[in-house]
Amino acid sequence: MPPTTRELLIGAATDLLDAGGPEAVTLREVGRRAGVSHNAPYKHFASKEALLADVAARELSGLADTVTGLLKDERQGAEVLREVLGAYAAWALAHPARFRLVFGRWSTPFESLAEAAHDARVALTGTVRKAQADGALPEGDSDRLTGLLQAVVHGSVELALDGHLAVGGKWNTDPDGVIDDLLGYLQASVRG
Amino acid sequence: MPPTTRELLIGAATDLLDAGGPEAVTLREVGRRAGVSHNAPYKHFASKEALLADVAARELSGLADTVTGLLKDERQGAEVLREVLGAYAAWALAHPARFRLVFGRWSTPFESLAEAAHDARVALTGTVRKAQADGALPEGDSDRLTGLLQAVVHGSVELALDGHLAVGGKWNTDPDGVIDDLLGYLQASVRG
DNA sequence: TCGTTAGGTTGACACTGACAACCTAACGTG
DNA sequence: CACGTTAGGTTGTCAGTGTCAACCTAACGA
Repeated sequence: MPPTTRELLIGAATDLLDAGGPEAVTLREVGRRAGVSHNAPYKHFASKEALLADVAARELSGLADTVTGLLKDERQGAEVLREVLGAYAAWALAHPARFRLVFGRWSTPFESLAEAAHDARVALTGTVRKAQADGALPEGDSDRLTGLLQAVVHGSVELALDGHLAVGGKWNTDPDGVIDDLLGYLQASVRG
Repeated sequence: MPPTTRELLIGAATDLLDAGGPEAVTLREVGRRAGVSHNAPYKHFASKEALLADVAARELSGLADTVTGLLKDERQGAEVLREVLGAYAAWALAHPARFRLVFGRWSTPFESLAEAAHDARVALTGTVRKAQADGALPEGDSDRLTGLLQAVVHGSVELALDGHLAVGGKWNTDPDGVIDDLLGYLQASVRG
């Protein structure tokens, strides 16, 4: 089955986003790359933002799938958690523009994006619960704890993308280091 | 002394940013509000981005001043640290667009912005060192630890602005809660 | 006295997101 | 089978944008 025009449009938008950031994504260039006219995108998306929302949703559900897959592993909770958080950070660092798009400012709630965000959240909370059950994380409200962990990954990535957070740089650490440090402190507080 | 045109332009840009986000800031409207023509901004700034960089720099050095002021307090390190991190989060939550502008994507390094970022970083590290000296934080590389703390504040604010992080919401916590939790875990790992 | 210049103006340009009107091939149904 | 409906495409147009170019003018230092 050849790709639908809609898929071609989403793909072209993603390529442009990766290559030149959000301001490089113009509906006209997206149409050109998909081999259609400058107005064809409006037959598939209500606005430029709606197209970008679908790009973001596709990206986020890919991440959710990755996490869900890792969660089914037989390994220890601590190990899986470390890998999940690392995968989150690695994805964001590999695709900065996509990451910033997903967590950027939306003028309106988009259903597809909200759905993907929900899936990702469920998978992440599941990972945290498993780690708690294995004694790798402190007990207590797993939602709160997940919030803390996501905040740390999210923030460290953002700072790294700004150039603030890099080994040998200003803070002499990077997202992986920050994650390791946090997990270490959390484990120490379990034992203490 | 009446405000210079340059100051009027920066003020108008800040107002527009607060009111309608980054896409609401147009050089033409900025000029209009400052009482000058649509091209006058180019006599003061090389580009739209350069104007925004000055807005961001002004904002960030305000934050750095606040932190530096708090740092001179006579109070305990733990208390000062908590207040500094809280002030960071409160500023970001009160002015989401400014926060995202400051830590957004810049196509070029801007000197004024880099300077302000340096000041803020120095002040933040000083706060962490003071708290370490008072035994409120684990010992060790204070730069790394500062990175972790800034990441957590930064990330929790970003998630909160997305609507993901709110009391009663999905993670059932907010930036203040996340900060409190982290500081609690860190203190527990000191004692342990 | 008179170049220089800082700070302002108007006018233009290409490009953007969005809208309107139109075309056409495919399809379900009487 | 004829035929309204519609999904998916087209071209043309519009106001608004950032930016460049040319021009003006008042203040100032030599």
